[in-house]
Amino acid sequence: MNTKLNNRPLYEDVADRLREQIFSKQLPPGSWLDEQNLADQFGISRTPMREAIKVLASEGLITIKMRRGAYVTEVVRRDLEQIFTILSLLEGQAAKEAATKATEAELNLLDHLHHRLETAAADRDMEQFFEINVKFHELIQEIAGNRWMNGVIADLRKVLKLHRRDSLTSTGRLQNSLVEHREILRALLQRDEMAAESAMRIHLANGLEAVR
Amino acid sequence: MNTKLNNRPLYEDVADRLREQIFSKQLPPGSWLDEQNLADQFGISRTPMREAIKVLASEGLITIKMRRGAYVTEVVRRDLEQIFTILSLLEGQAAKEAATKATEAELNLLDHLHHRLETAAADRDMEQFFEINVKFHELIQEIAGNRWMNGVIADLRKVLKLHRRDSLTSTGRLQNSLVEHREILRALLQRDEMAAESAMRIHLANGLEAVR
DNA sequence: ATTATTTGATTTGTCTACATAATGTATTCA
DNA sequence: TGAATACATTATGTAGACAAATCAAATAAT
Repeated sequence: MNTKLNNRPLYEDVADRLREQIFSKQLPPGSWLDEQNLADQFGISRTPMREAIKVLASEGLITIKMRRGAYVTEVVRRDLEQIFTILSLLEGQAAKEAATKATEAELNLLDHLHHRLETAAADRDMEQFFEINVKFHELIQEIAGNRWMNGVIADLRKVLKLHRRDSLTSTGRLQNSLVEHREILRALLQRDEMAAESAMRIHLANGLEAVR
Repeated sequence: MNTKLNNRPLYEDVADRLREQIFSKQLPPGSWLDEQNLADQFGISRTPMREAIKVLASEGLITIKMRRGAYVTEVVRRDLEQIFTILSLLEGQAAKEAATKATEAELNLLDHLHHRLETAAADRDMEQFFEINVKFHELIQEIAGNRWMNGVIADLRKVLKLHRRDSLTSTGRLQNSLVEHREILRALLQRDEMAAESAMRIHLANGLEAVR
């Protein structure tokens, strides 16, 4: 029945699948999650479904109302502004720390990633662009090495994806985004803490502008 | 059977009680959580207990290992440093925003709270001191009004409480802490954004110094 | 004597069933 | 005809049982 490759608990797989359905707008913001229905659809019982729902709730993707079930969170502009404020601070700090902590090898990796980003942009390959963009940001965070910070950022980024026009998806911003990335990379390669922090903050501030 | 006039789901109450047991070191860091045993102890079944455990896991208080159960998170110095870094940034931002957003009434409330803090300190009433201290910080966050930020801060503060000598509990720091609070309040009353942010950051940076 | 293997006990992961609360509908009475 | 109350339906919250996996101990083999 299940082709289950269990090195992970079932509810985590279910959480991933649920997340995808939410991001793909198959379950649009505001919609109600029918536990039984979803469980049947996934071929499981309500128990792991409920656990998965709780995981997404803790990430902020879902809002649970007492005795009234779970609903996909609706992200309004106010939320975007608040989340970007946090991301700007945290990712700025990550860039700042990465500037001093990065090994030469890691800087090379960043440089390489950026080149691929330029290529993807030149090719108008949006899918690639978004994917590499995420990796670039994640690598900086990894270099900074603040486990708790990275967790917070990851959660907030997921919430951003609930919004129709999330900043990363905003095509018009591609060129500007690229320029900003160049500046971030430049600062990191020069190990200029302040410039790296500043460039990252500007990058995210512009990201917010793009979505509203 | 149950004397429950519960307008809350059971697992939330259980989560609260579990949290208390963890903070009181009745369940010390690193210890294993026996689901069945705890459920019996609370007079409930394993289902809500498991849900409560998941809640605490999402807060970072508990670490779940696949097929090996749940363990109280062990907070080491590295974690403290990382968490304080985040708190410093976020609470600094909260103070900054509060400086401009606060109404006169709210500033009065802050002033009043601080006076009570001074009194508690003079009386050497530690319990009161800690309680009011928390309220002071929370009020600033409430004034800043960033829902997502407040959630992050609340979670991280909980994790800090896992550590034996958490900064707020460090008695030797009482006088210094008071001085720092005075400076934060002064900046807020003068609606000096930068000074408020700076004072809050310094306050938290010193908090970190105190615990290590 | 030390290492490998197998068996048994314990515990987690999952399922099914029941209890309870909330929502919507129908019936009755004013 | 409209409103209020009782009833039925539906979905969530909780319990308890079953299955699978891990850990520990005892036995076997080298």
